[in-house]
Amino acid sequence: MIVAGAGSGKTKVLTTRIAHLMAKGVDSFNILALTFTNKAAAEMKERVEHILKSREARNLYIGTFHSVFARILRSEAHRIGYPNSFTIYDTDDAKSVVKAVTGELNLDVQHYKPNAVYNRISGAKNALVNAKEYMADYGIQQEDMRANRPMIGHIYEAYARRCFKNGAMDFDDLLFKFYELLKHHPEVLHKYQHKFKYIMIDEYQDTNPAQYEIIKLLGAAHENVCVVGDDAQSIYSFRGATIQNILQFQKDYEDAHVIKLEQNYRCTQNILAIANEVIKQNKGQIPKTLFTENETGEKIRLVRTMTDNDEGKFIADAIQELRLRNHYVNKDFAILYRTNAQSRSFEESLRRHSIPYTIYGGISFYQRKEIKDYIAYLRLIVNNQDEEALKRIINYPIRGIGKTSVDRAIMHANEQNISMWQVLESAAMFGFKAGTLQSIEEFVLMIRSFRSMLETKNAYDIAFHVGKQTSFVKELFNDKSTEGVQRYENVQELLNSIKEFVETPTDEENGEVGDKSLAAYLQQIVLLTDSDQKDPDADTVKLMTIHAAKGLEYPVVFVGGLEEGLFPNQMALNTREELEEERRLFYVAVTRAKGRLHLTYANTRYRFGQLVQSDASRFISEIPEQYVDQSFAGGGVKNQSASRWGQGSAFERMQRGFASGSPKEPEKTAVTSLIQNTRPKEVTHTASENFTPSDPATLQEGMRVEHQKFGFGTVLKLEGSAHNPVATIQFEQNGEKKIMLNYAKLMIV
DNA sequence: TTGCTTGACTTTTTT
DNA sequence: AGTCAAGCAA
Repeated sequence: MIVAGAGSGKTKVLTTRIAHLMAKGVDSFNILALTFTNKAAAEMKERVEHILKSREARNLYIGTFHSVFARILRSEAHRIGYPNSFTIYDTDDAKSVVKAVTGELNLDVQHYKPNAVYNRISGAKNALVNAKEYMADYGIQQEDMRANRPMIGHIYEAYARRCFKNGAMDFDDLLFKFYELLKHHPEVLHKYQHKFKYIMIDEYQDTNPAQYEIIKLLGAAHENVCVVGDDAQSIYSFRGATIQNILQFQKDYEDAHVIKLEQNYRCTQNILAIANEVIKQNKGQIPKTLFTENETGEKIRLVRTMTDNDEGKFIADAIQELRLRNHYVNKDFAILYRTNAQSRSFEESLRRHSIPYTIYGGISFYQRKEIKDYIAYLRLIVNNQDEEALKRIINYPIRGIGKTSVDRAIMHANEQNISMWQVLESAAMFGFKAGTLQSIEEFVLMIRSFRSMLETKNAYDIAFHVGKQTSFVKELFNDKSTEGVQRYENVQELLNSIKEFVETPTDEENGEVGDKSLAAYLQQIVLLTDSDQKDPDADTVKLMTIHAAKGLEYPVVFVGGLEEGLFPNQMALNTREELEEERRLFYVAVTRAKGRLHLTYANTRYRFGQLVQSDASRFISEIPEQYVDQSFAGGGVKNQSASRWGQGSAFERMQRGFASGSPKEPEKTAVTSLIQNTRPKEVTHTASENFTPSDPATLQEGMRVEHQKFGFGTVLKLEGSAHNPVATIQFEQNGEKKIMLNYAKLMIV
């Protein structure tokens, strides 16, 4: 176990060890290295290759826990009842399933919020607790009772059953199911124990119990496990990571060597000093003091601004000035923050200053609607049990299979205990209306025809064909609004990425060589993160959350939003443990800086669309003044937390009023009621005595028609799909209106 | 069944 | 502020 402080060269140690093992003759097939991001994995692979100057490194199993296990599950999943081409649900899919089964259990979705329930389930899985155990566990049940949500266990069970039925695993399942596979299939365990004779794990402080148990199983045969971690940088406990894994390590592996790396090669003395000072406030740490032989460096700059926009402006100004005076380039700068929502003000100010930037995190490429829709088609083709994908596209583009029909299909599926797809395949047996039935049959035929390509065509050909055959890509193309053009470009980019996937030669030669199937592609992309797709060397200022910045370093770092309630975050002020994790987060943020560090905070900031006032973060007051340059902007450290408006001022009372979310009573003032009444009044028309509706199919552009309510008019345009024809009519009394011909009654005059 | 309006809700961090 | 789902008119 290597306990390595920030900037002490963890990754270098790991890569060197791998290279060393291989130089000593260890077969690269026998080495497994697990990281937390694909990016870290790619980097490690590259570095090993660089050291060895050979392509031998390509046989290494280096990847994230999730991607490595997913890959193994791709060839072993059938043993635990899953199709090998199982779908991986991302968080959105998973929450959607939670919501669906909650509803089916007749529980109130308002009360059993999918988000909260999903987090609960996720937590259980990360602790290797299955639904049955969840319901039987007294402690867990007490917790749920106290939260007044006693039925979460049942939701968990239904959720797990549904995922299984859909042939789908969520992120946590990739660990949980892999664990179960090893646990219950000795021959599989044996196989991988002997394959992975050397196991290495980066960022060990962020592993959860599931990962821990898996490693214990895999490593049991050879007991050659090398972990690298830093308890002071443990920042993922919210997803089940526990520091216990580090503390427990020596007990589990009796002859484990512990090596401490305490020299920092990254930061200036000043930066390291404040990092050490702040982290000292935490009680639950392995005591160690990082030192550095680097120069003293500049003092830390602490800046207070009036508003969040001013904060953004200050940073943009500072970047401009530092670039000019010190010959920094854009990529030397990083702006770090606690929450993704903070990126907006920085983004705006950088754009105003024409400083190129890259934002990491937020909505990733694959989460965009048009991409998810496209991918849903591909998912359904590969795995037609995938109900989430099916629901997403069954009526996109609109083909007249609406909510009622979908609900009915789901009901039948549940009743018959078959998949929704199977219901659609034999739709004739379930009494759909004739029109709907025809639409369903056409849909089923189309998906089947796509599916028949799976055997013979590669991922790109299939995807291209799908785009051509369905009209939704054409729809995107025809949308010439800015967003529409962007969406179309995104779809093109998706196709490019598939093409690239197909054409890149596979690195591994582990029996899965050249797995260019659609299933392989789909399983790969869902595990990609934003950081994996963006080029870190591009000459742009980088914006990201502190979590995303872990493992990275920049010559100049700005940490924004150092305010009580934001950082430390309001949600993390309940227990000492939570607060200490926030402090570790601050530690991580600070130690990203090599040369210069700026800490900024704003007096007021918009949150939730409302102006809130906040005090300086407590972390600021934990920094000894000697390291801080306060002359910069904004003013001194002392008394900054005191309100500028004084206690009980009108402003403060106003703030409290807003903040406490006083019940909104939309008083109808004269003005609002006036506005509401400005809608053009329809001129009522009494239908002619001989009014008899004509067949809408006979309608032609330019015809004169009568509408029962709107009166006489001329047909300007006929549009809409065959299922839902729409006519634009210029009425003599009521102006231009769009009329749905399926419902409105028109008489041709 | 569809498309628009309204109101509710959001923000912690991520594989 | 911005997104999303439920509710309602056509």
